[in-house]
Amino acid sequence: MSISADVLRGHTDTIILTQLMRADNYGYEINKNIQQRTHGQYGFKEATLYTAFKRLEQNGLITSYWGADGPGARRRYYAITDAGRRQWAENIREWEDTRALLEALISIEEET
Amino acid sequence: MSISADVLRGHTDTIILTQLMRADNYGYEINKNIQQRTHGQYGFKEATLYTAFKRLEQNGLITSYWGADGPGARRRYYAITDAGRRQWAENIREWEDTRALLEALISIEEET
DNA sequence: CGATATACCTCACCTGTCAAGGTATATTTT
DNA sequence: AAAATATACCTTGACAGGTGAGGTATATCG
Repeated sequence: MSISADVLRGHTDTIILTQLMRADNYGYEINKNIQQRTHGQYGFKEATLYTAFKRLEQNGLITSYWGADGPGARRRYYAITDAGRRQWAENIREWEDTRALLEALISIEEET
Repeated sequence: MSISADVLRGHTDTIILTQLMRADNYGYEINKNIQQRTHGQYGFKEATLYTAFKRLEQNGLITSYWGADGPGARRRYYAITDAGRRQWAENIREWEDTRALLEALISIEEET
């Protein structure tokens, strides 16, 4: 992964919630989707991923259940809750604000 | 400050380097500039700011010297080094990549 | 049967943020 | 002149998120 995760820190939860907005899914598959979306440029470390699931569930933003086995081991599926959807929307809004701020702060243009 | 610093974490150094690209400056003034640029929406906590200066200096990206006193206490001025300029440019490039990645990851559009 | 892919989980460590506290000087107000 | 305020810098301890390293278990493929 060429992108330093430090800069994506703080967006982990939003990225996972985004995946779950589409449909319930399990960790391994979610991470593969992310890798596909970024053409292999980014993916979560396993520890990061499962830590995030735990945090999100404790905060009531997702729920989990054991799903049907696939070709590998058992899968724990995650579903986004209403609170999760609300949090996602707020995170997106905050990201837009933050992005504008950041671009103002790392631009070398003169302020008027 | 309405913006959570967690989301800007990892950009602190770049923000400071950006300020020093214009001219040498000291901590208190740098932070005031940042607050002005963001219309009071963002500013570093002092501990964060001085921790960052220390880190940047240890990494050879800035140097420091005691400057002429102003209306208040003594001021420690910081100057960006060549290595700092190079790092700044790389951080900007990385930010552009990261931003594109992030927007792909928090968008609910279908991937093609 | 061994290798590989799938799938989940935990712990210890590191780094960056920040509340809280401290020091010192210059100006303004009372 | 004393008190309050603004300027200016610094450190420490606690906390949160990311991650390397390690572990467990199942199914498939050669």
